[in-house]
Amino acid sequence: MKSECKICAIKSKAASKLSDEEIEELSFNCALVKFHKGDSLIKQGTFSTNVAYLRSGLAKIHIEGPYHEQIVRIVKAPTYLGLPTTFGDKINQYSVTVIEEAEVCFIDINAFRDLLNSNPDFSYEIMLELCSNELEVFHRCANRTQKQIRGKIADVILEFSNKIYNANSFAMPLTQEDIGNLVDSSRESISRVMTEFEKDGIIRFSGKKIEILNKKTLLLISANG
Amino acid sequence: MKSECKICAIKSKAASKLSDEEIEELSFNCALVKFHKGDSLIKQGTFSTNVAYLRSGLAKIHIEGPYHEQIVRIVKAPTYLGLPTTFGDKINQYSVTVIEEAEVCFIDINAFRDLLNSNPDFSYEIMLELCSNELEVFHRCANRTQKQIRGKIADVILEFSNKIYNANSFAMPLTQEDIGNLVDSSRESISRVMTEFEKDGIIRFSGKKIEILNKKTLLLISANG
DNA sequence: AATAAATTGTGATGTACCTCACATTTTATT
DNA sequence: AATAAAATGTGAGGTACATCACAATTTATT
Repeated sequence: MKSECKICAIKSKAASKLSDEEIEELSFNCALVKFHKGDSLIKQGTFSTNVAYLRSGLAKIHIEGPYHEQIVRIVKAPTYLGLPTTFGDKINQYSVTVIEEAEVCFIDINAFRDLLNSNPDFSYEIMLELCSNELEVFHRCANRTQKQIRGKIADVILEFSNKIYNANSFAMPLTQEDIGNLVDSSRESISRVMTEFEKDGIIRFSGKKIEILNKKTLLLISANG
Repeated sequence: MKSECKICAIKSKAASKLSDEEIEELSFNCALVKFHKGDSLIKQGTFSTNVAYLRSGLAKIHIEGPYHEQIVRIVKAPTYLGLPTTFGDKINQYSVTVIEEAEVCFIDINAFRDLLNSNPDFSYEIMLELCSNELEVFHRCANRTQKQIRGKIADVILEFSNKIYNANSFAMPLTQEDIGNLVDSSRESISRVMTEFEKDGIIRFSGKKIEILNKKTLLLISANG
């Protein structure tokens, strides 16, 4: 068995439900690949017979909107990507692009389906993941459409700080244009609000680096607009 | 066995994977209830130990947004509702309200989980449903945020015409305020655009009744903004 | 280190849509 | 049928944000 697979089995909640034999079987049907920032893991519209397991790194899920790219979710390892393709018509319904050095295992769909079939605990965990994805999109959608820019940007900063890096200071892997596509605003507006936040002493930033100086106010802004 | 359950087993793709014994077992753990327009099936924030199977009728899934209700999806029977609750913390993460006379079976969570555990075909179908839900939300989200009002309203009319009623003429079960909450616009704007569409000879409407006169133009509007 | 490419900052201008306000119509309730 | 409550139509006015345009900076490439 490939040694990497054993590690995954510890890190991924779903994979931890697999027996040694199942992991072994899986290890014959998956290939570990390294990706750089900007690389495309999954490309909307293309044919696929793999599930992608994001082993490490960060990626953005995005779809082609009627006018421009729309980033629907930021995903952090460990997570499975491309499940709708597995269960659907084998055409990728969204794109996934790496935003921070990533390791990915491409798992053959049939091997993956076999696991779902034979191991209810595994498939239960996958369902859990699907459900929580759905809820996340619900909430992101409501926030994105109802709040105004300041609130939306505060959300993004807090998301990266709390959910992704667990730090008050981090290097934002998204460009301002990306952030715009994530919260549905123009690049210029993002820039303006960021400088506004800096002037108000809420954050400090230079280049990619963002440091949160006043999380309390950020939370207030997130809540009120 | 309750005779209703046999009917469900035919209509629902997932339930059709169940054996007679499983259906029988299920029938002891579910209760058929009728709901009227406006009734709440699932209420966000409340505790639940049931999955709701929408047997007939129409409902809206909505969540409390930071400022106002947000309708995230319109669901048509047959479908399962409240799955994230089953797999999560048992607190409903969204509300579901009937918009057209509905019959609902409330299935005990444990009975439901037993089925998922014992019947991989069933759980596969459920996963399929979850995946397609996720994709639907992705796309709705992109449309909602990128298109302008005329396009968004055209989308809603087409959705009801094509996906829900399969007819060019139907009684819209949503109020204009609902439509606003679905596409993120004000009630007034919906009203204005609707009369605009009527003036342009695209639709005819009075009260709840909507008749599509020029679907081609509607599609164009949907595509271009 | 030099050059090109990508990303960001910031002003000026425009507009799509929201909000408020009230009249009118439709639907529910007694 | 009468009355109340919801839902809709429509004008006037304001605004948050987009868009355009170009300069300044940062990051990538040779």
